[in-house]
Amino acid sequence: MAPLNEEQLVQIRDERREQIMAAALKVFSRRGVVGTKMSMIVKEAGISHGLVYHYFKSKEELFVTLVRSAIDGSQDAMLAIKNHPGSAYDKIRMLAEDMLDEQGAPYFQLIYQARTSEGVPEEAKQLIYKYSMGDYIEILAPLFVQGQQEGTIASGEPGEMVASFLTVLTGVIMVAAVEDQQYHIPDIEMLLKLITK
Amino acid sequence: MAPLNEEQLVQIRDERREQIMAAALKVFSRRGVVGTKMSMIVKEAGISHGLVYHYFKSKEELFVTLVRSAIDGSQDAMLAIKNHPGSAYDKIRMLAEDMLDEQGAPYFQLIYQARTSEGVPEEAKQLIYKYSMGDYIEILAPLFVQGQQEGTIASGEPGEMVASFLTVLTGVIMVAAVEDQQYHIPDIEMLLKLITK
Amino acid sequence: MAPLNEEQLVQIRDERREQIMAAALKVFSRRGVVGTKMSMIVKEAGISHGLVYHYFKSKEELFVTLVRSAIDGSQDAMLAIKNHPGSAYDKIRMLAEDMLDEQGAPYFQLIYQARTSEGVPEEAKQLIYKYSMGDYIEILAPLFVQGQQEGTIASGEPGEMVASFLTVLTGVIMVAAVEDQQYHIPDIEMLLKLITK
Amino acid sequence: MAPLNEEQLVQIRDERREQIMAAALKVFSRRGVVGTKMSMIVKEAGISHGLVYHYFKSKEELFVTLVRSAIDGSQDAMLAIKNHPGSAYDKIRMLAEDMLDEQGAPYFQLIYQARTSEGVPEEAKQLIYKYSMGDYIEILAPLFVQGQQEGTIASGEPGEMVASFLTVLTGVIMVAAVEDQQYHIPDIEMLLKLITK
DNA sequence: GATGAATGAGCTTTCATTCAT
DNA sequence: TATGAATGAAAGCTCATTCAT
Repeated sequence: MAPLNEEQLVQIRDERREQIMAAALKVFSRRGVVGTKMSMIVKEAGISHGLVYHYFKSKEELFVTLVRSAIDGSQDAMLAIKNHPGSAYDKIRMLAEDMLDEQGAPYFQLIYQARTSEGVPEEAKQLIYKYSMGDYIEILAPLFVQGQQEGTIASGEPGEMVASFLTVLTGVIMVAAVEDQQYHIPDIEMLLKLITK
Repeated sequence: MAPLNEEQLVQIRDERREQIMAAALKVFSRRGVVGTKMSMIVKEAGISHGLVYHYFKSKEELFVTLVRSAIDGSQDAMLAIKNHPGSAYDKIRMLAEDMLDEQGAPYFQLIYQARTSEGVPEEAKQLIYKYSMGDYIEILAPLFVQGQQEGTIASGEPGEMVASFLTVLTGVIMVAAVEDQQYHIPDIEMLLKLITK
Repeated sequence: MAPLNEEQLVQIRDERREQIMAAALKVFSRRGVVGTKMSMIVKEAGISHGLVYHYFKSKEELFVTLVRSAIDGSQDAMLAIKNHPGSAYDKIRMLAEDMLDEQGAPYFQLIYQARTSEGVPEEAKQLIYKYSMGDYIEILAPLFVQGQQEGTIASGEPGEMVASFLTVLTGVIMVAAVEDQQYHIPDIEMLLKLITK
Repeated sequence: MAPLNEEQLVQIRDERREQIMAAALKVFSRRGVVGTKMSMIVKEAGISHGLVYHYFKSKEELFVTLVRSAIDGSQDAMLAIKNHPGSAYDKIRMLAEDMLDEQGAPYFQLIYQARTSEGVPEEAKQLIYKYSMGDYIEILAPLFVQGQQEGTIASGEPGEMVASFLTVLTGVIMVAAVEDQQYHIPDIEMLLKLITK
């Protein structure tokens, strides 16, 4: 007799929104904006076409929302690293691991897709330009300096080293996204050789 | 106006074909198959829509042709490396340089796109599966073994090292393709640290 | 909470029905059938989407119900005029006033929309064809004749005059429905000049 | 052998554009923006869906283009009237005739639709607000004053009379657009009684 | 060989309608 | 009775491909 109460509705809405975003992240991160058809997201989420538009105004808005959330997520991850105990080397290693694992990878893939794709709205590009890579460098550079002082990180201009390291990590993540036996993801130890003495 | 003779026609045909392929390579390598519109290729090549279809049956065929040519090109490059004088380390370095430079990069990007993209015809996937990465490993593995014996390459299972190294190189190439200031391409010296002692 | 008794339920039902019809009339009369979205009616009525379908089978049925009610209303108005004391001219003037005022206008707009719109079900078209304009002419024609005899109405074929007059009135009502400063509704005196000596 | 030359292409493009605009005017003016489906325009013009988008970016842009052209056309018509010899009464009569005839009517219907419809972009609304009715009043008001001096036009505030007269004409045009036997378009003589002594 | 107007399959998006609560 | 999340048919729009010239 009674309709659902406010609390239940909010819960349903949140769940559904998460469900759609999770499905969309999965598809977008692999295929990019143009390569992703709404039907793929819809199928992945197990819902109808129309429902996506109940929660997101357009494919574009859905993508931008994901990018924004990816940036937020990566910033949280970085704060966690910063406050974590351990040597500079440990922290850098931890960050690299976070980037490469199943949780982190899609976000970096998404950011890469955002930079690559045609259909990406300027808004998303701006967001990425301002927040994504820049923040990483800002946090990592001091860690690199510290590592150099601690004798674990190779000498060299820290900013450049960080940028190079992130570029390699991003590249590996992108390639790793391809479900293909032939690309082999290097382990952390190997990747860390890039920046250690 | 005198009609063109046979030879001239053949020449025009070949030139046009090259022109279209060059344009298509440029676009496909950055945007992938779905991300590339025929109009982009047409604009890049400075020709009409119709003309592409005089030379290639479809967008798909054009892409497959490029993949085939990319594979041929990379095989040539590898033979050149093989026959080049110098230490194993020198050869590996040279190969890495070739992959990363303006000439080589588009081919690897294309192969990556072929693996990634949805719209890629099975034919192209087969081609790549058989020839591309496998060949590299086949040639590089002995070089890695030799390098280990010469004391320049780090110890470890050679096949795995080669695959990892190629994965990193491919990743860097893909990321480098994005026209974006923030991704910073590491120099060869840094990348070689991945596999050296 | 005590359950509502039969009488209360009936009352709620009637009120809700009226509420929906009033909202629908407001929107349909301005925007027509295709131009009206259920969400507009729902918003105007301040109820939920689902509730409309408790009272009306479809958007179509809701519209037809309104048309029927409009016709009923206009017939009542005409009987009132007929039985009203006064000269033919007075009666005609009164009718014109009734048509133009806030009460009457929506009905005429609705009838106009029914004639215009694509999405109008055949049933509504039939209703209108049979009852709406014809009735007016049937009642007004004798009044015009009487007015001509009384020397207030200009000479001319009465049927045609009535039809022309009604066309003008309908047109003015339709244009007046547009919330726009630039359309200026003429006053009754001016409009009556169309048919007076 | 040779492709079409520039001149021929321009001609084809112009013709096609006109053809689409004529078809769209016909449909839009009767049905409004929402009521008009692209398939209707396409069918009326006898072309394919895609072709419309070769010439107009969207349904919206097509509509705005028509509105703009309607405004231009009506301004031309008014200049012609202004420069025409004859009494003020003659000129007003001529303008009214122009508005009502088959040529002029669709334009006024279009402008009416633009004011009514939901889907009309702000751009079109602005255009109309600035140019359409205002211009008419600007030109007609002096004619009314002149007519009052010449003793043909009834006394009264000229601006208001003009606005009222135009409202009636627009209303008649809208109603006349309905293909319905029951609405009867009054003749010019009758309509002019609205404003004459 | 070369052009670009024209086509139409397929994708994105809207909105009347349904249904679990 | 009342709600609004969910559905899906149909509309708008894109783009690979064709074809008259």
